[in-house]
Amino acid sequence: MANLKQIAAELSLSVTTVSRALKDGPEVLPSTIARVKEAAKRLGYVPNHYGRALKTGRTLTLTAVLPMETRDYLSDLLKLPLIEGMTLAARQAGYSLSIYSTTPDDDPVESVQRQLQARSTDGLIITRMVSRDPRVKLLLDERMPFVAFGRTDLDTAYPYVDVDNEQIAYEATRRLMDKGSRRIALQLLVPEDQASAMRLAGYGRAMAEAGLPIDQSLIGHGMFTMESSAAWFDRLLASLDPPTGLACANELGLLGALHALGKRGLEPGRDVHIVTRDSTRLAHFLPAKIGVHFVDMAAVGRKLIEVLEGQIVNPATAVETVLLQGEFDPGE
Amino acid sequence: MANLKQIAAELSLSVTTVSRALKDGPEVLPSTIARVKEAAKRLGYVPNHYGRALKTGRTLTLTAVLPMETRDYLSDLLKLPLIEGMTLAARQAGYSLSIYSTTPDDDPVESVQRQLQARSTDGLIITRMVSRDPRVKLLLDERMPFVAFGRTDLDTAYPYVDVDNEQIAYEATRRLMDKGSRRIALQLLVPEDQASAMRLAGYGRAMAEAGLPIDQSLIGHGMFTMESSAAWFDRLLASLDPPTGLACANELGLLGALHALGKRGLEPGRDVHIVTRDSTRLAHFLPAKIGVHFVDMAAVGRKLIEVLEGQIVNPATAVETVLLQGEFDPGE
DNA sequence: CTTTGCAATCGTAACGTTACGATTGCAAAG
DNA sequence: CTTTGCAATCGTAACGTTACGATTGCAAAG
Repeated sequence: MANLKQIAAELSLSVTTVSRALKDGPEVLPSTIARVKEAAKRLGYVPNHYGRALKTGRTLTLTAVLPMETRDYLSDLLKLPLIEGMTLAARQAGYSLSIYSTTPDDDPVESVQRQLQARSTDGLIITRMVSRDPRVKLLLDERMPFVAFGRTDLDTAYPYVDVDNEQIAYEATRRLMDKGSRRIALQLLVPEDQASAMRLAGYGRAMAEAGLPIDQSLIGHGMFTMESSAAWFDRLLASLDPPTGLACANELGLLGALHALGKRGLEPGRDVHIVTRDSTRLAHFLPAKIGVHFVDMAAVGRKLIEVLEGQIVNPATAVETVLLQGEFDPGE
Repeated sequence: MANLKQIAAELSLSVTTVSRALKDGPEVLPSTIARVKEAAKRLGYVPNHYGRALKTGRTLTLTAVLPMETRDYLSDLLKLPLIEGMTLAARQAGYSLSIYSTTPDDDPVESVQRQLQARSTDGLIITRMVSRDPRVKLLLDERMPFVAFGRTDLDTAYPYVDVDNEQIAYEATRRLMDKGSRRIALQLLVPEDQASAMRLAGYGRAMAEAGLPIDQSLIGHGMFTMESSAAWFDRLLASLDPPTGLACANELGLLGALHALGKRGLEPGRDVHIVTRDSTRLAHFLPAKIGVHFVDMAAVGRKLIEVLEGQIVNPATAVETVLLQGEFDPGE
């Protein structure tokens, strides 16, 4: 493994000149730059991350803090395209991406503090934003570049990428009304989660516009797994005044609901109208008439890296925020 | 951010003694160790990864080289529990996990070479093993600790974790025969992939035992997406002598096949018997009678880290290999 | 012939850590 | 009183890199 010293010795130059030549320093004679680069290539020189990071403080590493649902069989499928988008974009931008997984037992603020103390990343990606998320102030105060997947209700501006959950839930509810549904059930994920709050707001807006009352018993929280979703929807179907429409939170929630319907011999599109969010194109392949809001999570991942890189390269720049729309397919 | 120097100044000790005290060096007076640790805690000392790595060569980072299917909508779902298992186990073992994503355009050997040159990881996890996989020799020669997810046909021993694909495919085929199927279709993923070769071998063994001929037209390669799987199975169903049994490669392949069946008004468990592999418990929730081999990919991820850590801590130790079984649920 | 200015290159120190050998100070042995 | 041995602590150098200021050498200006 060649280092700067070896290249310098090879060419009878100083380490300094070699270092500068490799980054096309204007003080170095062009012919010297060429000689250095040739020797570097010949000797298989690859810069040492750790020496560089120690000296400059830049680590060329980004870290995504991601919650993993260890308690359940499978967490939200959208994390896979999200990770794909992030890792590929990070690599393309010259960074490596480290994944810091957190369990439900971990305190989110503490996880961020740990990252700040370790000082081994150039920027953080945080997810699962909650109301008045304390991580935002912490990261801004410490001047650690970051980007959030999701928004929070704070006065301070901060960089984020988000999906327009309010609009998607609004549209979903409207579509279900168009099919004739009046009693519309709504699936939500983490209740404290900002995304759930936005979904609830969009649902509420559509219901209010139509002059329909909101029945709290039709709103399901914590639909993380197929099991919980199936059990919840089964309970609703068994009630005296069952729902005729359902807006699902994601693929797993959809599968759970379909399971509950199937058990009762009911059919989506006939007995209950369904609209779902989807990030895997899975809903298209189910043998059922379902409206689908496709949300491109790989694009979200790429955007997150793009915004984060902007923050790192130019921290003084205006805070960049991106809001992504869903793409609706009525499903026949 | 406190460093060793600041702790040393605080206590009027040398940096060396502080460094040793923090790792309970036997040369340091126990009372000094206590004082140092107290000061470290009080000043919020967190060791600097980069200084440490530069000096010792140990980076406390593991890298998983994972192929991402950028061309298609969604790659294999099993990667999500795999990533969950790996990241959580790595964190528990005191390592950070970096994900190096590769696209179908990347040369797998080159990806490994890049990791070797960068010297910024303590160990590598490689996947998608191919026949006579050249990466194994490369990594052994360079003495880079690694673990493979999957086996390859080489004389040299090397550390791996694998799922017993041969046995799972064998059992799947046998189960389908038990239901009365004679013409059994088999879904495979990457043809060059060792996992596909093993599945084919298990299928072949079951067919041979039953004295049944192998019809190459019933063997489908490259069933990565629901689309390709649906199109392939639809073609088979349209043929003169359609299959009466199907062994699916994974959840997506299953969904594609169900889609093809649904379009023709056929029913799984009645017209065609299906057994699938599953790593997400998704198959259990489909409204269809399907036999399911559950493969715990989170456990695979944890095992990979465990074996890799063993290689790093003691490279001289006997090569550790693990073979995980599937867990069958006949689905009624 | 000296001075100035500049292009090109060099040397040193430092980022934070640890390996290695050296030093200190004191009790026990002679 | 000196020597030996040892526990505890220290100092220096080095990992690979880059920032910063210094030096070299030469052409142009005076």
